[in-house]
Amino acid sequence: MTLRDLEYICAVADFKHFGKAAEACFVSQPTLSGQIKKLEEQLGVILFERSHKGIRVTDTGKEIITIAREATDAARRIKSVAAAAQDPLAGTISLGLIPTVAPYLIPRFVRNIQSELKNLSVNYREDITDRLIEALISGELDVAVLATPPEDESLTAIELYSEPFWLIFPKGHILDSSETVSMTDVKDEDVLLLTEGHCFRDQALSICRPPQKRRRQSLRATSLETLINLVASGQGVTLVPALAMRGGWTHDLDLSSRELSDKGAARQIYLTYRKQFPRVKAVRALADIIRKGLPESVKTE
DNA sequence: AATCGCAGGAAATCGTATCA
DNA sequence: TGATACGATTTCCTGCGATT
Repeated sequence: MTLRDLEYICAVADFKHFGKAAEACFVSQPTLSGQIKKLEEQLGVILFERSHKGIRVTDTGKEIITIAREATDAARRIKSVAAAAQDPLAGTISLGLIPTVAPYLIPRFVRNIQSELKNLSVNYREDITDRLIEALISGELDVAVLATPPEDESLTAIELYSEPFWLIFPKGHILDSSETVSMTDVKDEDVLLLTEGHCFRDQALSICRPPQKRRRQSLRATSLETLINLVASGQGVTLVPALAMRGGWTHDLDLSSRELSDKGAARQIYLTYRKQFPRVKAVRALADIIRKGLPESVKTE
């Protein structure tokens, strides 16, 4: 049994047609047919039921093909790792980002990656912190932009930037008359927050006073955009990290904003990766490119 | 260098469906 | 019912790499 045999059976399972599977594997149909027959004899099981109506994968075949796909995927990853070892700045990197960072940060560096790291291709995934950390540990992801420092001992991180929190409130609100605003100035308004699971919710809660924490348990927003629109419709006030701030909001939706003066009203953003990840050079290059695209409203030191 | 094993291709063959 | 088309299998041969 060879890796090539496994590719053949995966192709037949995909195409349900020996001729098309052979074409996809760049061999003649008799070659593919012969190799599959030999594999079936070696294993002592029938993988495919051939009939005039077409090809059907047997139950045992389905189990074996599932494992074959894992094996061929693993082989591809091995090749990718080997290629990356020869040139750390080439190949593919899987990058995860949390939802309160992804839409605001990606547009700031994606073009620079294309122009400065021409041989590096980046796969993006947006998800909440816990799932990104799981994916990092399992090897599903190579690096992740997170707003919490690495706790798992297998992970390490590069500090990217720190971003202050801004308070968003309706234009004409009493806070509009103040140059500086702190959470103690938020008296009776509901502080609208993201649903549980979003780290920004916990970070925002950490600077809220107890009465503010108790309100609005029924609201379940999963994006900053939703919170902003709720503020615009008079449902309360909300907090937004600096990178997510953009001029259009305040103008188009009749909102005002102030950077919070509270101590601790900011968060550190990290580029987190596995300690054993062999392509640290690529991670550092990625961190440099991300920092280059940042606005002055966030701090890189 | 000789030998062996194996993958792969070409051609022949087989089985079945379709159609006149 | 025979001709034809299509897809899979079998047989035979070649080339290549590993081993001795």
